[in-house]
Amino acid sequence: MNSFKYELLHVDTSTGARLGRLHTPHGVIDTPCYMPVGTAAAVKAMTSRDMLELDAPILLANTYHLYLRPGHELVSNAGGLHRFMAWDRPILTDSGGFQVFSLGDLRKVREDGVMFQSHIDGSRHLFTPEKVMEIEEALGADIIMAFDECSPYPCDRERAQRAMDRTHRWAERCKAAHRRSDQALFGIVQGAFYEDLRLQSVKTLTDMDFPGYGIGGLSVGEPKPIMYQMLDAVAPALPAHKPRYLMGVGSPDCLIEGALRGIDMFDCVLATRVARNGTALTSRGRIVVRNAAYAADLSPLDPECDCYACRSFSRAYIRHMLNVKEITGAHLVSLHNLHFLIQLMAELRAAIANDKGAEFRAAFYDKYGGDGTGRF
RNA sequence: GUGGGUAUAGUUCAGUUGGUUAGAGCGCCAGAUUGUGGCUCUGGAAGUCGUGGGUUCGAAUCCCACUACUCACC
Repeated sequence: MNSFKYELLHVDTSTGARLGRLHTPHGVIDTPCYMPVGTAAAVKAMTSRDMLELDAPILLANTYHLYLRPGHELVSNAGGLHRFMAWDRPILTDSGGFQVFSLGDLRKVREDGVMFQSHIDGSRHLFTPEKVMEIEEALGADIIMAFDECSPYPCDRERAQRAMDRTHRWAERCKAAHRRSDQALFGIVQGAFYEDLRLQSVKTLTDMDFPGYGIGGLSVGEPKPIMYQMLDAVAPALPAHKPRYLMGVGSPDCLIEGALRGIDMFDCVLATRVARNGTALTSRGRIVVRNAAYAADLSPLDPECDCYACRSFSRAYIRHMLNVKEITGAHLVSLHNLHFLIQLMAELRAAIANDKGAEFRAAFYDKYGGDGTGRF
């Protein structure tokens, strides 16, 4: 069976943003969408029930982390990731390419794969495209990512080309090794910050005909305009009838900028990571709830938000929770931030459907602050 | 009441044979965080060294008195 399908419903006449629908074995996802990250089979500080109430359309999990702990075989024996984490909606697993990339000195990239040492106990492991496919099949997500080599920023052309070529060879091997027809395997576009390499990557991967394409190697520390420039080059070159996934992005403004450039899927740890450290994303910009300015502020995190945290609790209460290090503090801000991004995408989809993408962007910056070039 | 001990940042404590601008943890204040090696990381403010006197070129440090706290014994 192959129940994976992407439907392109509408293209915003004002910007080129796409409205779509992604069909998976575990349900339908409206795009563009933000996918919360649950690295170790849980969105940090949240339960699957919370994520359902937030109406998260799909969750991410991570191959590298689940392979090391608790092991993909255990997850498989537990009935697969969906059952293990009690989440019936779609799941996407990242291949571990990025994690291995961020291991730094603990890894050695070779042609057959990546030799690396566990960040937990120093034990040695080899990730090959075939091994990664074995793990991702055992985990059983609806969408799985090919094993790629992410290059850093900045990156000289020769190194970028080498990583990209290897990513292509590995993509081929992932495709050949992939058996489960109920999982969609996405290829990943690389090429660092060279437009011609990016276009070459798109060509090579689309010739292999994947059901969807990740855009990797962005949001690795480069200025936003450079990332947007890459998207402007890559997105139009990708096939219209396949979903595009901008990996690791992002902040509210980046989600909008990406979607208006034709991106359909995003994932990012930012919302939950900053939440745990006391920062809320709101319609009027970021607020560091932890700051003394909110000690006696009885208003909600975001006056325009209707999430559980904003309906029920004041900034003063949430700041207090964070201050005394109650788990509830991290939970409430995470809940709000996730709701904010999920809601933002729902509103953005409505705007795209009405050809008002450009207006939506302007209205967003008007309240949130910034113009898309600075931080957040 | 008698004898001993202690007194240094908001707090718990370092502080060498007396030597230049008295330090640390926690707390406080602020910043960072983009396919999570993160309850993490970076920075900042903050002290009349209990009070008063003395010795000395120089005292948180040595001496005296006082005060507070504390322990033991009456």
